[in-house]
Amino acid sequence: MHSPELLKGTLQTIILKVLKDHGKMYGYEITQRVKHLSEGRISLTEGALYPALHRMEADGILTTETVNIGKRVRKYYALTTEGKAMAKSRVAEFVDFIDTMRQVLQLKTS
Amino acid sequence: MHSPELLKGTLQTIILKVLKDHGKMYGYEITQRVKHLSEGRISLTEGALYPALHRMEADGILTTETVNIGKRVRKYYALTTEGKAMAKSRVAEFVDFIDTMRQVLQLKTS
DNA sequence: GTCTGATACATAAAAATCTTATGTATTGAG
DNA sequence: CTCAATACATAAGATTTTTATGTATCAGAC
Repeated sequence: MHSPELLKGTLQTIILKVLKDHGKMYGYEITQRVKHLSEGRISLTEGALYPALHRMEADGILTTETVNIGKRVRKYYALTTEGKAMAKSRVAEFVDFIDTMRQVLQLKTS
Repeated sequence: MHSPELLKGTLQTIILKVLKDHGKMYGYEITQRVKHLSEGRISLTEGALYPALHRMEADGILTTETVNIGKRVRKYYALTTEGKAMAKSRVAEFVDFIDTMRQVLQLKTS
């Protein structure tokens, strides 16, 4: 991503939406999914991702399930009912945000 | 604005674009212009705006001109050559960002 | 067999930016 | 004359992100 500062504030929205669409996922998987969806343009850093996931869990948006794969540990995250509702509203907010910014920056409606 | 955290990282882009389109402007005028363009959805706060303008001036993106209107002081900001180029590239970056986010969030191409 | 890159988690210090609060002062409307 | 709007500014605190570091497993190349 050329301008990482634009990404600020979108991390939660991305996590919510990806989890909503793909169900139960673990942290590393989320980074790969986002990298794939963005065709390499967005690389979530671990230092931002894990604290965000922990915060969301503490806020009741996510639940976790730890699974042992061989000797390796994976922590799966899934949305709670509240989290699913939040995914919906956050995405809607983002769409509104884009529309507003399009007006302010006078971009083509394309 | 419903979700102020989405605005993070877009302040400079907004300032650059508004100044590019409207030429010389003063701080308060920028807040009013943005409020108008966004139909009331974006209210730049002074605590964010003025430090941002000062930073941009220090970075050589803007030049200032202080004008006395009666007993009141107005500080006009204008883009330097560098600033104009930056306005262009930042807006382009934002358009890219929107496209990428649309893919990640799987939004309609509308 | 061992080295490297990918997988997989985590935290902490530092940087950056924004919100909220506060301060000063002018001007116009009622 | 008082209040809302105009006009600037800074500082403390909150929040989030980057950067750096740490631990450990696993697969494939050599």
